[in-house]
Amino acid sequence: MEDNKDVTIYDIAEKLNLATSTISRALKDHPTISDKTIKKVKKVAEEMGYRPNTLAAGLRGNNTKIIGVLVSRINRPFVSSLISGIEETAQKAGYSVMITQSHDSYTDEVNLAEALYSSRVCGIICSLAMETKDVSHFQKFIDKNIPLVFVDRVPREFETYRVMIDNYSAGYKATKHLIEQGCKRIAHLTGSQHRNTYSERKRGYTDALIEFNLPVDEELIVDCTYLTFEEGEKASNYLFDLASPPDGIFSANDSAAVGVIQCAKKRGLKIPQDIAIIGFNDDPIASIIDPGLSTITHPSVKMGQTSAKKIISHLKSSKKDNITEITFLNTEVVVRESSNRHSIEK
Amino acid sequence: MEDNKDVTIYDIAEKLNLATSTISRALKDHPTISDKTIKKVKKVAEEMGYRPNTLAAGLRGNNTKIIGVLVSRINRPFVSSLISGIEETAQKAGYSVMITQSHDSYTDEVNLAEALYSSRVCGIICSLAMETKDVSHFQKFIDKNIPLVFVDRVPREFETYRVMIDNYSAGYKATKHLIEQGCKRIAHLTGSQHRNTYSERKRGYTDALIEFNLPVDEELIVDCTYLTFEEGEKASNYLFDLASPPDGIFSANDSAAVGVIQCAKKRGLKIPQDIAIIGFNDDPIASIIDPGLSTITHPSVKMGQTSAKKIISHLKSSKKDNITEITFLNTEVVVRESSNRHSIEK
DNA sequence: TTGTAGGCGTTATCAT
DNA sequence: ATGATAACGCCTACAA
Repeated sequence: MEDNKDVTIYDIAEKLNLATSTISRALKDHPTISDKTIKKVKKVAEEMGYRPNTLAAGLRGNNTKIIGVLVSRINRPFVSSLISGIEETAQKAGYSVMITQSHDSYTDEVNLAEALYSSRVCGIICSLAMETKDVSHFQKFIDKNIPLVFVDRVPREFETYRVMIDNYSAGYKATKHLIEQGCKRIAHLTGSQHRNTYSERKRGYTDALIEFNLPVDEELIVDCTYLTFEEGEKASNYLFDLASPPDGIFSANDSAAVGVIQCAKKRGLKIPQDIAIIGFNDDPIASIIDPGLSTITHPSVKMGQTSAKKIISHLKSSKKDNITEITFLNTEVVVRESSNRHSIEK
Repeated sequence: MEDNKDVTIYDIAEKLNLATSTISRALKDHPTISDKTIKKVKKVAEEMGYRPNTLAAGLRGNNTKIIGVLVSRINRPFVSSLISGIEETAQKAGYSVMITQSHDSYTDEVNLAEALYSSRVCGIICSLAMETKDVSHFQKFIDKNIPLVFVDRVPREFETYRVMIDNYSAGYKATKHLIEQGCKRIAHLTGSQHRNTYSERKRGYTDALIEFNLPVDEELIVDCTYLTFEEGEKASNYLFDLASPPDGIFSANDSAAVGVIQCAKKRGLKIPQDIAIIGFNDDPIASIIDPGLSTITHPSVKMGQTSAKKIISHLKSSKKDNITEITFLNTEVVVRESSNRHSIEK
């Protein structure tokens, strides 16, 4: 099994008695090449089975058309949709996507950033690992003017693109919704506090309570670090066992909220009458579980598309300035049975 | 904002008054380089902020260490877990992963295969688009001895690696399980028939019925092409409206099975007494929905890992033969409430 | 309109 | 133990 050598522009040039530069230009419809030549070249290239070597082109032009993506884990609904959006947009614009997952480990993230840099990605999109506090490992992208987009889990301060939702107002909206349903004691399941996604949601929660003259009770705020289904169950067991249990729960994600629902059902609590619940993300489960889980939409695909567009347009523009630009995408409250006390017809 | 030029081995060589070849070797701990030099080189490289250019290395060595992945869509539980497994294994072995999605379109698949080839991936892992019947667009990988792994949705015939589950026996097991629960009229929701994943599951279903002397009734077999939640609902509405409705349903995936459950619940049917249900994949929803959905495990992460390993070990081995190797991973029946008639304590 | 030539950063080969 | 050099495939000034 011989590895048939690749056909190169040199082979085509030889066959047609032309210079490699002519071939190179003909293949990209360069205006100074005659139509006749272009046609001829393309035909022969096709016949010979020529496939451009993007590596060589990248090396030469210092421009790879590869977008690097660095996320915590791929197999989560939000993240896989995010990536899907990135890939879709990239593909349309002729870019490739290289993905890596940090598994929420800071050291992995540092190494992967290095690896992506070594691959000479033309841009990088990152959603930070849970562990990450310091983001100086991304500085070299800035220095080299490689566009960097932080998405969703973004650092507090960094001179670059950020694509996110307004977590504060989303947290506020979620809480306000529960208040409007008549809840007086609202608990909150939150995630790791140094990730500002969660601290902002919590701030929105607190401010909504204050605004509506409800007390902020620390015993109703449960820190869940990863906000898994199990953590949701555990947290709600704790909450329901309190001397004065909550009548509403705002969970900072849907997985944990589903844990809450299951727990409440096991205990025979009526949803939403005894306990109204709202989650965050609008994962597929939210509309499938019974009762349907009210939640906040998290425009994952769109965030991916937007991030990719930022990279691409940055590369196209000639400005070579450092850019700090924050894009907020809209979120909405989706009301389903888990919190809808007004139409109790169910 | 000047784009600081990259530091190259040439820069290091100059600084240390050594040859580039020495630097190159020192950086990879080549045995013929003195320890002293190695240390010195590495130290200076570090100081100067040297980052290897894998593109250049790839061009030179004709070896990119990039695994190309071509799937239908990323944002599905099975696929995202598959990719996660691939990425994890690749990363450990020092490979990168480039992902693309065909959105189940044949022409996109063809173009993406081309694009991956142009990126000179060192191997490719593909789960075919629903539409794809002819796979000759993958021939060039074989010709060039670039390892190719088809995973899950594989072609019927092709001289290459295939990683899959035994869909026939899985379909058989699922059906047998329902029979053991006492079902006499078992319906089946199946997907596109030219994808042998589905035709095999169906064959297993049919054979199980035959083996247990149950009639195979064509009106109980519903073709759902994409097997979405909505298709599941629609199909079950049809089935429940039959003069002689089924008492068991085997859906070829979980999404559609969830549609069945919701539909049955809406109609006030008792699960599993009136209608026992089993799905396929063991998606996260299966354990979350109420009643829990019985299903067949589909070892997605492991399939990804296995596929990546096939690529990597092929590249390491020196055999240059064309290889036809089919790896079957095990599946299991997971019994949950949706089909468990024996312990009705719920 | 087409050709010439040099270089992108690395590594393998063949010296020294 | 280290050096010099060519080559990987492509692109782009510059020249003709």
